[in-house]
Amino acid sequence: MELSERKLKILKSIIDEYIDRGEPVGSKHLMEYGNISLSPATIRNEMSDLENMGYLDKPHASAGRVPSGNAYRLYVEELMQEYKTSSEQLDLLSELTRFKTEEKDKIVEKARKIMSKMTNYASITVSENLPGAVISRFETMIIDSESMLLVMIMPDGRVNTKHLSTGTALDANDAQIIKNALNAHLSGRSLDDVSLSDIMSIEEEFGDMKALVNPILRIAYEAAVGSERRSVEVDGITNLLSYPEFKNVEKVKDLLGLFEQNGDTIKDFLPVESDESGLKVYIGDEENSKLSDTSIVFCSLPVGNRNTIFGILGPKRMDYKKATNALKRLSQTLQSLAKDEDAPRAIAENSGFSDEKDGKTD
Amino acid sequence: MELSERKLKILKSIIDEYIDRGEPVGSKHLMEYGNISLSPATIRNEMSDLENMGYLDKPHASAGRVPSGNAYRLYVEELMQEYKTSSEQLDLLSELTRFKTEEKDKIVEKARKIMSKMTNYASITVSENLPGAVISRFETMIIDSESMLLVMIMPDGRVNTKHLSTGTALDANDAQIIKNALNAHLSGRSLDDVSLSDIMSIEEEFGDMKALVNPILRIAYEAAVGSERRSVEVDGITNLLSYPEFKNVEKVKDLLGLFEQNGDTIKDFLPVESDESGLKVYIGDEENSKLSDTSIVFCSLPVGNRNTIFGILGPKRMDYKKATNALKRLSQTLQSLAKDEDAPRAIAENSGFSDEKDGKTD
DNA sequence: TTTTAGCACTCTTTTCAGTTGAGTGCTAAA
DNA sequence: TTTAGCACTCAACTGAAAAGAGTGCTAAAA
Repeated sequence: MELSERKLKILKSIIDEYIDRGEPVGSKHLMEYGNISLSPATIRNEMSDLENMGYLDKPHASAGRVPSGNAYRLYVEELMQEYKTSSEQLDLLSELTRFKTEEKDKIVEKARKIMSKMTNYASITVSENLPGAVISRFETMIIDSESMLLVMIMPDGRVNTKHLSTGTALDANDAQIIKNALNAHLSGRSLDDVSLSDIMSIEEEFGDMKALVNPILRIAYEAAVGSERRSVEVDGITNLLSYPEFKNVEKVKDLLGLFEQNGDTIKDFLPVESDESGLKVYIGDEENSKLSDTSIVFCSLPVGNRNTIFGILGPKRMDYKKATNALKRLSQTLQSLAKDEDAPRAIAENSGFSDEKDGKTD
Repeated sequence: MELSERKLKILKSIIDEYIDRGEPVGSKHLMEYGNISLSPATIRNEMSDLENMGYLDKPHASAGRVPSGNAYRLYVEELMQEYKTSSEQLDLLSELTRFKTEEKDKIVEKARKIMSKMTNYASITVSENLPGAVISRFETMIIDSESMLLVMIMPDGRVNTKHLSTGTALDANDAQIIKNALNAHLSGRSLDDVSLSDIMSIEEEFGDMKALVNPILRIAYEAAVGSERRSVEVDGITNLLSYPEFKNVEKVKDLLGLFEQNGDTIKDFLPVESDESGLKVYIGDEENSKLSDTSIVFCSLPVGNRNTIFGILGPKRMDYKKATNALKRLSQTLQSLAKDEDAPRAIAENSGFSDEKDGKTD
């Protein structure tokens, strides 16, 4: 059977209505509120066809229809309209721009919070070291007689600092020696192929300073590649609690449970090649009970020396146009921040994106 | 009426049972499982007395009894037994010790996560600048041609770093000038009395460098006292979702809502003088509907140049002995970390605390 | 005087049978 | 091809009845 113009219109109306109200959509309701000028009976016939074609489901015989996974997929890819970015949302994005000059490390965190605020859904970020990231050099700075600051610098100017206490006296000379040793062995190396044993082999160069140098090297290793190889963070769970889909606490628990581990589970649902930057949409899938009623709009971007997946997480009937728009805007903002490092105050909303939608809708 | 030995025993049994099962405790149940060798009728008489004395409540006529706020208070202060720290809990604490040499800034975060894991409740930390905290000095480090690292050092050795991009060329000389200006005006000053206009007045010293120096000064201000004047963080909300008290999503929302603002609301419930270090217990209070079914065990400790409230947050019928024990251990561990800065590997469980319970129970 | 058995009473929770109402599918007429 | 009409389905609601857990009181037992 063909998906006629009329069928598409009806399907889109059903999805819009369902996203809006969260309750199965009936033929009569669609006629009244869905802007379809056909009798309920005709609509019913079309709905029945759409059900047979796999685009609609029926919770039970006397309920209305609910969009299927396929329907959402079609909706996201072809049916949905543009979303007009609101001025509140633009304000949020410009907060991110303002962040530029501050600590780069916090950009991901800030972006995550902005995603939640822009959409009223939850947000997730998954950061991992970029496969090819290279260490540019190390610097040290004496803080006091027993501690120093170790700074690892990446070619893109991103820095990683660790403040470490040695427990033994430390002078500028020691710091210099350590810095030189680290630079001699590690600068130019890729983060991926620095191993702990690698680092420990540096220790051998130090005769009577071994005891001093050992903990420092361990921490240098941490700074370079260590515990934060992958970090998964979630924000805005509160937002989800407002949706009836999550009124059952078990669902929320299941969902949160997915993020508590090292992120392997959630990465399975966010399939991205490290070099592609487009938006993707994961649509809740019955086969994975824990995410069966959850959708995730996500994309992947390099931020500093790490690759980060940004995701917006909502019920399956989430407002996809709002979510995809928000993420697209965010990603543009982040990219322009990364690119125009020398144009300090480029604000997202008027910097001529190649996004043809803006002209029409803003 | 007197609180006889027998009444106390019955009251304690009721509280223990209620904490354990979460359901009103009846006279017959208490006889069978509460280790009371009296007939239900006798127990009923005592319960009736305890109700009149304000220690027990009745949800309705044909339900069992539930402890009142007064009862929990008495329980926490006099009735409850010692809790034996488990080996898993000790392991968690030792993770904190291992953190010592790493970034001090992350100790609070780590401690918060440990509180959740030790108790299976939620945890909260509220950090604020210590009233008297003083800036020791500033340092700068050139990262690349357009960015530098600004480091603020406190007398206790704690550091605060900001990586800032200027958007204009920057050399070691500029960095030196900025550093000197900041040190001349701000070192020795208390964080409290540094104001933005204060900082901006420094700008006047710079003639043609004004434009360069302005954003840097703003960020220096941020680094010193800015946005992080108070930070409120919560962890382990998932844990709470397992308790029937929080099966109603509205309750969870209410609770989370308390932390989303700047923390003023939650600070009202955590009354601590900045210089006292003992444990306190907030016991859910009917008058504050949002916290009516929530208790918080908390204490306040200086960590670096900030004062931090550590709290364990659970249902009103939380396992107070477990929670108070966990927090006590944690606070001891943190204090010993702060004190024995020069004894690198002091592990909590065998370093001779002045806590008489350890001998008996571990 | 204290403890306990017995029993009527209270109030929530569960169960079950109607009843309602939204929505469907099918048929036949427009 | 569209639509009106109608029988049918099924979740959701309603209200009454039954069950169950626990109490308070009284009077007997210890």
